[in-house]
Amino acid sequence: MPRPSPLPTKDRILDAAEQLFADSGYDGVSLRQITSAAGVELALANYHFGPKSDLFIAVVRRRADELNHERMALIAALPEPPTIEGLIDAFARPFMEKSLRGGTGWKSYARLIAQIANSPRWTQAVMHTQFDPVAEAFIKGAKRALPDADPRNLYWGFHFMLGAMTMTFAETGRIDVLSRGKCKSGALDKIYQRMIPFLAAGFRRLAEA
Amino acid sequence: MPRPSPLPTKDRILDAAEQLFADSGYDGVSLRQITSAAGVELALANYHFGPKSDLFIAVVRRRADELNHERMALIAALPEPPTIEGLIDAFARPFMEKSLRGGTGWKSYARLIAQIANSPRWTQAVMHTQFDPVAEAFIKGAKRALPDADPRNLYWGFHFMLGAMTMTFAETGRIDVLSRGKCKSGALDKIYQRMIPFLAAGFRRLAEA
DNA sequence: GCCGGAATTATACGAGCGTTCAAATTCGGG
DNA sequence: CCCGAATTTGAACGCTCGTATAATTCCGGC
Repeated sequence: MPRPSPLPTKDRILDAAEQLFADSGYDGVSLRQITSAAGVELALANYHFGPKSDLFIAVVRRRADELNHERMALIAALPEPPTIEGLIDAFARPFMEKSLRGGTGWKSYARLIAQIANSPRWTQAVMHTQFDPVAEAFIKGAKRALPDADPRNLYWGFHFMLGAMTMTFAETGRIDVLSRGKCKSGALDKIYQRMIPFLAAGFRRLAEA
Repeated sequence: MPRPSPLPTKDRILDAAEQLFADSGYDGVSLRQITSAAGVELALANYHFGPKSDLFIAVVRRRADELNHERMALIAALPEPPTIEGLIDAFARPFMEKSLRGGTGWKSYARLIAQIANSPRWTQAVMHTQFDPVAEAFIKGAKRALPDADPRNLYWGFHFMLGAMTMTFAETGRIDVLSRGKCKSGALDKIYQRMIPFLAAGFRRLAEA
């Protein structure tokens, strides 16, 4: 039998699980589908990751660590005080770059995050434990960028930004159909140029109130 | 045996399905859970709605019809030309009012829509068929409110708005924890006052570019 | 070159799944 | 009052699920 696996078993399972979870959701995918797509035996999923829920969390954690590190570095490198545009860019750019140039794995990851962020079921176990530290760094930066704003408005601004970003990176294709092809979900760099000013203007408006 | 059912069987199934689908997603809920929560026999789900996927679509359609009707009426009642604030308000207010005063069913519906809108799986079968007509009415209004804007930017603005709105109405509670209680997801009317200016400022900024 | 732990294979278990259907029941109109 | 249609019941079908486990293979260190 040939050896078609350049990657270790754990990574092949994670890759297959990532894509399938992103396409069909946690309950819409079976361990048999995952291990079959990864080209390994069913029992190996349990052996390497334990129960299904732990595999799901492992899928999220893998790229979250990398993403958080880059976001933190960019936020830390901002001038003092930062502009709100620069802060939003520091938060959003790593995801945009990886989605555009990081391969299909990051595309799947973006769709996965969009589902998780909008589902109360995973908010606690995944969003809070994986992404809250960076979120707090963003809020601290926003307080320096817009020192006159009511801090509560910065939390809400962050929330609106997260909703717009997750849906954008998920690339559901809805706008493509709605605009009859005039807008393309996959042109993330073009969309990005519009998203940053859109969100920055929103933050500035909240800071006035 | 007492008769604890003031509602017809179909409505009891739809209500139970709505809440369970919203909490756990399409594949995370079984017809047995749904009929059990509704207090009816398993086979009645198939009898009244056909296969599970049709029941899911029926759940979405029920409130979508009511929502679309109200949104269309508010958009049609706007002055000519409308302001972008008024247009966003016409689009968002019906959902906000119903979520705030329409009972737990509308809260479940909001969480359900957030999942659907962010999942490519349902974008075609549900979002396009149920919500595209209102979306097109919004775009047409936006062209009159911001006649100098590149139409493509209005599509993207609509997309960013949808992301922020769906996540807000889903009330995942993430911001509550992140802000250590300073922000409350359930205070939709307070959030609404911030969301409309935030989004309107974003649209205006896109219209300048 | 063999020994021991890690990794992989093959198989099985009990439970729950969506769907179907015949029989029983309910109920409104002639 | 009763008949036929609509609704409800209860049971069963074939299938897939997550998990567990014993047996087997792989592989680096002595």
